[in-house]
Parts: sequence; structure tokens; C-alpha cells
Amino acid sequence: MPELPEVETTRRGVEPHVVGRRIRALAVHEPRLRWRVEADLPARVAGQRVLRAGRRAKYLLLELERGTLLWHLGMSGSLRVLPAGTPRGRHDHVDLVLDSGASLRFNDPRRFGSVLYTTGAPDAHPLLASLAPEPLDGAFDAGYLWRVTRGRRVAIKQLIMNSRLVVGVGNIYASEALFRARIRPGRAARTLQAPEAAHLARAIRAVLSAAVKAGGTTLRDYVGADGSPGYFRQKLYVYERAGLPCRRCRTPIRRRVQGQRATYWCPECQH
DNA sequence: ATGGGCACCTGGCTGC
DNA sequence: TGCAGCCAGGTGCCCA
Repeated sequence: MPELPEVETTRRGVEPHVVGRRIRALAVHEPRLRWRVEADLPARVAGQRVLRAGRRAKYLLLELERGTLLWHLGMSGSLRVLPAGTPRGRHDHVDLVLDSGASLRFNDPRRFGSVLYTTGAPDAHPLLASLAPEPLDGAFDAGYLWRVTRGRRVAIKQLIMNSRLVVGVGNIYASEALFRARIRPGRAARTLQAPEAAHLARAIRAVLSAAVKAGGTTLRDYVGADGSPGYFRQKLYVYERAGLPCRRCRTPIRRRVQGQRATYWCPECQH
């Protein structure tokens, strides 16, 4: 899924339905997710009130009275708010049942998602502890991206998908940000000049913000908390557009595989 | 420390 | 129609 804009869209959709509510039950129908759902999790969270719905990178954080649920949507996961009694469908693995009667239902065909719980500070959790700064916060800027690209031989596209260095950018928005910054995805990170790093930092922020505004990008599985798709797909410049004319210069968009992921770029606009 | 490759899993599509 | 092969919004871990 789910890159930062899709998780943020989910967070916003879920928030009004869960904050202030008490958890009636956590029903785990399929515990075999990326990380096996702990057998005692339902007992640990039942009865707790949801205080806040936050996000860190691509994790949705449901802050409870005595701990925090860390929810990751993996590649194909979605969370929807559904009325009581909605019949379960294929790949509906987990239900967070609230005292309103509504259910927060997790569907994930590929089961790369996860539901974790920590009673400590979420940022101290092993999976969150070494994440890079939030791209939409102040700490992520031209200077930051310049510093982390220094000395790196890895391709810039792979660097901006490395969550220890940049967070929230997945395969779609990596190609899109590089197009906007007019930088070729295969360039070694260390060859970026300072103005290019600055341009890329701005492009990452811009594309993520614009995608959040559009409710994210739906290609296959993703839907928001109310079941509606994201509309950013219409605004993609290069992703899944191999062979189609560049929306800026009409040159056919190219595709290649980088680090086992498809990468798209315009050979004319990007250098 | 850095970088590359694999693994986890299901489903949809293409082409023979 | 069947089936093999490839592809898909992520990311932790192992190895060189």
C-alpha cells in the first residue's frame, strides 16, 4: 500500500470514529501477519479508551490509556470503519470493536501488514526507533537530505526509499518525487549537487502533501477508512506509465528494475 | 558501515 | 480452459 499519504488518509478517516471510544473487543481471525499477533493482545487492549490516532512513517498509532497499537498496512492492507454486523469478507483478519458498535476492520490479502502493541514510548519500539525524521516536519529539509546523500554510492531512488534515511516514501512516490525534482533515479546519491538535494527534498514534501490532499493513490487494493479510493493516481507523472508520453515533454516514459522494484522516469526531463 | 538479495504471502493478468 | 510465469503501495534480516 500504503505509503505515507495512504496511511495519513486512513488516520484521518479513522480518527473521528475511534478517538474517545472504548475498545469492546479485539477480534483476531488470522494472527499470521508479518509479525504474528500476540495471543494475549485482545485481553490487553479490551476495555481501554482510545486517546489519539497518530502516525509515524507508515505506521498508524492508536494511543490507548496504557499503551499504543502500532498498525502497519504492508503492501495490500486497508483499515475501514464499518457498522456493527457487517459480515466479514475474505482477508478480513482483525476487528477492533468499539463501544459505539462500529468496527475498525483490517483487510490484508498478502498479510504483510502487522498489529503490534507497546506499553512504552512508541518511538522507542525496535521497529520505530531508527526511523528517519518525518518528511512533512521541519527536521527534513535541504540540509538534511544533502548530508545523508554524502558518500553514498547507492542509487538516489533506493536511498529515498530507505526508511533509516527518508521515511514515508515508497515505490510510487519515489519515482514521482524524482520526476518533479528532474533527477534520474539511477544516479548515485553522492553525485547530487546541493541545489539538487534541495530540489528533491522540496519535491518529496510536495508530492506527499499533494497525495494526502487527494486521499492517496489507489492502484489495486487500497481504500480509505470509508471505503473510497484515493484520487492521486490521476496526478501521477511517471508511475506505471512506461511507454506513454511524458506529461511535460511527450517523450515516452521509461521503466527499469532497480533493487527489485520497478522504476519509472522521463529520459528527457530528468538528468 | 554499506549495499545487495531474499523472504514473507495472495491474487490478477498475460501468453502459450 | 489450464497452467506457468510474472508482477504488485513494504521492509526486516542475512550475508559479503
